[in-house]
Parts: sequence; structure tokens; C-alpha cells
Amino acid sequence: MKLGERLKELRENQGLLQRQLSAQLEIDTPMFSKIERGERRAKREQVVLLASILKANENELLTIWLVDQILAVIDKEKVGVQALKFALREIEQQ
Amino acid sequence: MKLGERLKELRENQGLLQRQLSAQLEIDTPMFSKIERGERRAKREQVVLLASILKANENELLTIWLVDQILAVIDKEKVGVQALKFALREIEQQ
DNA sequence: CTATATTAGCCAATATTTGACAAGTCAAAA
DNA sequence: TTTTGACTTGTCAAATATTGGCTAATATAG
Repeated sequence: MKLGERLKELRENQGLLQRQLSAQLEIDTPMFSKIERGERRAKREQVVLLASILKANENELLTIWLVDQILAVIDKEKVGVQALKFALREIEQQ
Repeated sequence: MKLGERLKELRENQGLLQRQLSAQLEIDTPMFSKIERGERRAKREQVVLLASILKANENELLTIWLVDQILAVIDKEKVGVQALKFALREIEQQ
């Protein structure tokens, strides 16, 4: 699940408009639209804000957001999966 | 294992100087020094070049380099490990 | 149709990264 | 103990990437 999809889901479940959320984030609507479609990435602080506005779990959204970042880093890399596994091993043992 | 450490290892095993490698990368010596100590990150193309100059396995170096990038992304994030696990699951199933 | 919501494309502002340069430390050789 | 060579530190500038605003286009609902 991508962050944008999840945001759209949360937003629509509460009958909110992009216009309303973008106002609270202090960005314009086209920008928010792009975030929802994954054309642009949200900033960390925006994710935190959105969690609060949408009454969603902050850790959930931050996790999804981080997954997006990670996948962007290893995108198209032949050795991406292996790098992920190594990263996990390195971070887990200490 | 960090990329910088591995590069230093390879370099010293072949009795090369930072000066010689940085010349081939077309950066100055201080810059290369920083890369070795992990103060700056190498660019992907530089890693590829270094693999060839140092007669090392390109995939190995790229993997280590990617691990560095990944760890930088999740650095200090409470949910970092979980994000890594999710990322792995997402990328592995397809 | 009309009005509102969303999306697309382009350019500007800002932030981050990358690099050069000057000066410093350190160790070994002279 | 001066000199030399390898490496490091700190700071600033150039290059690049990210973020955002604006305008116009498209879609959707009434």
C-alpha cells in the first residue's frame, strides 16, 4: 500500500476534499493531488500533520511513508532485494 | 560493513593512495577522504567506477552502497525496522 | 450548461548534495 | 628539528534535486 492511496482512502471515508486538507497543510490543491497520486512525496512533517487531521495512526502513516522512501532508493536496482536483507540484518543485530 | 570501510580496505590491499583514486574519479583528495570515512556519500557512478578501478565486484560494492542509503533513510525512525520488513515483503511478492 | 473538484504542465523558490580550496594534523624521513 | 607526503577538517560556492505556486485543462456532479 502506497501512502497516497492510504491518504485518499482516509480522506474519502471522511468525506473531505483535497482543498480542505491542502489548506491545512498550507500547500495548494494541485500539490496535494500529486502527493495522493504518488507523483510527489510528502515531507515527514506533512505526514505527521495528516495523521492528526485525518485521525489516523501516526506510526502507520509514517511506516507507509518510509516504505515508499525505501522502495524509491532501491528502485530498479538489481541488488535491491539483497541490500534490503542486509540492511535488516545490520539494523537488527545490536 | 560500510562502503567507506570496504573501499579503504580494497585500496590499502593494493597499496594505492587516496590521491591516485581521487584523480581517477576526478574529485579532489579531501573529497575522497570524506567518502572513505562516510562523511560524504559516493554517487552511484562513482561506485561503479571504483569497482572497476579496484578490480572489485561491482554488485558487492553497489549492494553495500545501497545498504548505506537505506540505513540513512530509516535513520532514527522508530518504525524503521518495521518499514524495512514491509518493504521487503512488498518487493518480494511479484 | 455551470460549478466544483481534481489533474497536468511549467516555472520559481528552496533545500540538499557535491565539490573545490585553504589550512590543519600526523608520521616518517632527512 | 625541519621537511615532506598522506590524509583530514572546515568553510564556501556550484550544481542538482525537491518542493511549491500558478495557469490552464479535464473530469464529475448537479
